[in-house]
Amino acid sequence: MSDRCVSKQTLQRLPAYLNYLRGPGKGLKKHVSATMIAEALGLNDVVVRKDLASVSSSGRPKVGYVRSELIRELEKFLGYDNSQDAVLVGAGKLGQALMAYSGFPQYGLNILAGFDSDPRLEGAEVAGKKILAMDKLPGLCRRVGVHIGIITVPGEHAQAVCDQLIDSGILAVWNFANAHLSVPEGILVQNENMAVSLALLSNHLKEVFSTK
Amino acid sequence: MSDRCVSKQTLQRLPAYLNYLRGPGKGLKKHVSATMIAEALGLNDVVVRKDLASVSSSGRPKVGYVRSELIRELEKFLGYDNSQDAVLVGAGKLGQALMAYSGFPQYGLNILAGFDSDPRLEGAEVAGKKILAMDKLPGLCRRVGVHIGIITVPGEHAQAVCDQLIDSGILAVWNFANAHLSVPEGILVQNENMAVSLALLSNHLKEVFSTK
DNA sequence: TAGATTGTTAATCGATTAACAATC
DNA sequence: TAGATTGTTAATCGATTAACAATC
Repeated sequence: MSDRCVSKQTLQRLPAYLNYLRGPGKGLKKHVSATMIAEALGLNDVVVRKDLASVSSSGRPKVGYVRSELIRELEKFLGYDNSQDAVLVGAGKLGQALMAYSGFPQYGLNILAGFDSDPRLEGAEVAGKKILAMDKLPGLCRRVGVHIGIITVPGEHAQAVCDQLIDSGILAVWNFANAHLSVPEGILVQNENMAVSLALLSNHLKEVFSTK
Repeated sequence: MSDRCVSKQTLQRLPAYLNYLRGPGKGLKKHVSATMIAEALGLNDVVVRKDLASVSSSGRPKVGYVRSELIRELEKFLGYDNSQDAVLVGAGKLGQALMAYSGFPQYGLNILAGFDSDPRLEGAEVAGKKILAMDKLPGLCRRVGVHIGIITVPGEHAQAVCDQLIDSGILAVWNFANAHLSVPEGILVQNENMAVSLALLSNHLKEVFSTK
């Protein structure tokens, strides 16, 4: 494997490049240059070039990259090409919205089923996906070999759910709950933390108004 | 104002501190130390101390911080204490889930109304909030003085919606669409980008399995 | 050949960490 | 006084940027 160890910053920018490359077909030239991408996304061109170098080796001086080739390389690197199974715990409004979201398959995520402790939800279906009782969780995860768990329960239950997921063999947790999760070494917690985003928004407004 | 210019990294950690401080009431001592927080959250204690120093001046050697005081200072700094109005564009599944989410008020966000171009949604209500036609957007924003816009439309429409929001006086955009948004100087775009999160999750799993 | 573009090596910048002084 | 803790100043580390060499 040549594609190991990319910095987190780089990894966060790669999806934006892919997005741009896939983007509006107008002016679909066969080749793209790092400079073009950088300009469109408001980044430094050397950053883009360096990022792309860690993903692709198809860039050629004077020519640039072949768009379609670069797209494929990015998709492969980001794991969008082979789907990963996931389970979701907490089938409330947000959970159901995620279960129904049709965009995940194209990012290589396949939510197998939802789980909820509320017996009234048991057996219900969202977008063709079953909502199951919590006691079914370990069995399914083990059997199918699921490694991604999505947490959309209220904050106060998040840690308990997280522990159950890890007991069931989950290696990466996507946490939508507003709680800090403690996990053993080797488990990744990716926080989709609304509170952080809101803090950044609010801080921006504060700055805008304080300099006026 | 003493509380200007905190680094982005710091700003992203502050909500986690607040969360921890508010957290499970067990062992609610009156005082907390930076070391305690750092340990609980898996951070370096100097980082925590430095972050807190930029928000609070109530830390006392040997004693630490008064928990309740620190909570109030963090809430104030993060703008969670005085609510900001927001509009949401794109009242699909995700949009409705956000409109219905009851946790936002405690983070100082108040979604006034949803907007959608689909006439069938016009007039509908979600959690007591109206869904309105797009042509009502500028009027409402101007009249009430809304500065935050939330975008939950499909990626291909995101830029057009973003432009409309900015025309309506929006200064900060919370973007859930999978699209890069170009905005004029002085406007903040905060991306809640699922694609980025998924890339990080997938990369983690790749690393786990490649080192085995 | 000349120009555009890639990719690499060195310089700069900012954030984190380490060491230490101040203080209750 | 001694110990714990804050907060500051200096050292380290990593990422970004700048300069340049390689190449089609």
